[in-house]
Amino acid sequence: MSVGERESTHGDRDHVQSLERGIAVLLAFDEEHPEPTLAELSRITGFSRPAVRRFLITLERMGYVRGHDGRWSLTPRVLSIGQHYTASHALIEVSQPHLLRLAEETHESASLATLDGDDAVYVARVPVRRIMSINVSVGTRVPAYATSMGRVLLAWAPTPVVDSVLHRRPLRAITPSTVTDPSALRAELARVREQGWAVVAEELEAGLLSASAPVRDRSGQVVAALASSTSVGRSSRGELQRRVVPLLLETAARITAEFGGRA
Amino acid sequence: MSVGERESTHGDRDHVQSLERGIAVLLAFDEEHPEPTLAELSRITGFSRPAVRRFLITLERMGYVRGHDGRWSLTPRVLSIGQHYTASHALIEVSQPHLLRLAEETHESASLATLDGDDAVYVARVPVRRIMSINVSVGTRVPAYATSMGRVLLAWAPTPVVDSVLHRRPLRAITPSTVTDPSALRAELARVREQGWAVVAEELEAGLLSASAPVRDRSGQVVAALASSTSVGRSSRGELQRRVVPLLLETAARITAEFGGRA
DNA sequence: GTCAGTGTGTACGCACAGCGTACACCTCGA
DNA sequence: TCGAGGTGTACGCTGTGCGTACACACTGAC
Repeated sequence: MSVGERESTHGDRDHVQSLERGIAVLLAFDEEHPEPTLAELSRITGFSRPAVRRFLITLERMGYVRGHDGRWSLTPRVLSIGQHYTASHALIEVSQPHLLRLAEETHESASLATLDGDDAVYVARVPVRRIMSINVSVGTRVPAYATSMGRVLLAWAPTPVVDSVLHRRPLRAITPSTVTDPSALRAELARVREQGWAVVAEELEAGLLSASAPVRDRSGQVVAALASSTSVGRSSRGELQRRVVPLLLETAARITAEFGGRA
Repeated sequence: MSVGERESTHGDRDHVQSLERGIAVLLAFDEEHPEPTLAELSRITGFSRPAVRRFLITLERMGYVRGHDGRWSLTPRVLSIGQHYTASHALIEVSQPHLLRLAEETHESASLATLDGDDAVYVARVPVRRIMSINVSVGTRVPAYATSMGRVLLAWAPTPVVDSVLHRRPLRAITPSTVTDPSALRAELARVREQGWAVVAEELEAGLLSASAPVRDRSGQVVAALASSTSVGRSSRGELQRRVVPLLLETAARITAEFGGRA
């Protein structure tokens, strides 16, 4: 036994190298490397070429990857992995029709997000119009501290979670309006908790407006944030507050009721 | 060397057991087992409990899984795996605004799908209304032979692919209207190829109507199918043909032009 | 109280899975 | 013809990953 301190919960013996490496190979496919060659993947991941080849062949047999004259690419089966997350979280399926209705009523994109680490992650979404410069889809991550959904999720999160998000690293001013001061954010979170909803204007991206309300499980714990997003051209902070927030609260309450009932 | 014939392309030596097993553990989470216990996962997968535990700890370290007093669950990070498919296929990002526009013009859900094995897989989607009994999302698979998207994809697919889809197993009549006779389907595919689009009525689900058109890459190969779906209550085969098909063809052409230009 | 049936963690030793090195080959462009 | 890219695969060693076995905690039945 080495003298080194145990950093993590579990010993190194419980780590399965091949699994981690294999997934790393899968994740090496991205925008910059949509159809990499074997050697390219070897360079990206840092694993030997034979090793990468073994992983690729395994993934190919499982249907996640396809090899075509020296180039490899992901198959749509990769998308089915995410389906298992969706399928195992009843809340998401329950929310879908409510998101559709909200989007129809507001003529704006409706989203549901969950907290994961420092980020709010979109887990369901009905897009109506392109509002952000990036293409938002299910799985997209946005920093919690600078979004209405994140604020809602943090407002009711346990203290250690909030602490870690606000203090682990210095918060970056994504736009000139982004609130980055931890104590100012804490005050804002308190306000959100008190009023029961959040509105954030242009803190993630110029021109972007969004409002959010909490969705709870049967025990009353906040498990997700419902949001409606628009742009300064189409709406304003005041109008969001007047027209959208009530709809959000209603919709969130309906989801909460239905989800609490079935969970 | 055994006398047994080599069935697959690659030898067994090139198979990485731990990767396949680890992913199997990840996939063991589903609707029926949203928060399984370690022992439960061991039973589902058939792997020994210590083995499953090692995989879980590895996955937990990677952020895909979370353990909470004896129960395990998937984290939203699982969704990010699918993002790599989306990111590595420029067509999908290119299509998004066109899908939005199509959905707005038709007031119906717009979808983009790709062929994978026997299925059409939704790779991008703008939902407007719940039309199917199942919740359709990105990653959802539907049998190619019984859907307009699948028909389009098969109409321009290489012969061996068509053969395998139509003849590997007897085609099931999903609804009373489903065409299951291979030669009738071949004739239908020829018709689709000739007219340049497909309309399918109530072959996948009663009351479900959909129209589809091909999207091509710069080499002219059909790489995806664009579709608009509605229900018999809101439209008819004739109306689809008259009003929706022209819009589909226009939109598909626009996507093809933009995608061909940038790829 | 005790027993059976859940569940959990972990120690340990063996086997072979997975590793990288090394070599052979192909294709392209200079 | 050479070098620089790519590919596949043989092979032997290492140590990863395997399952068995044991210890323990909690629950409900009787």
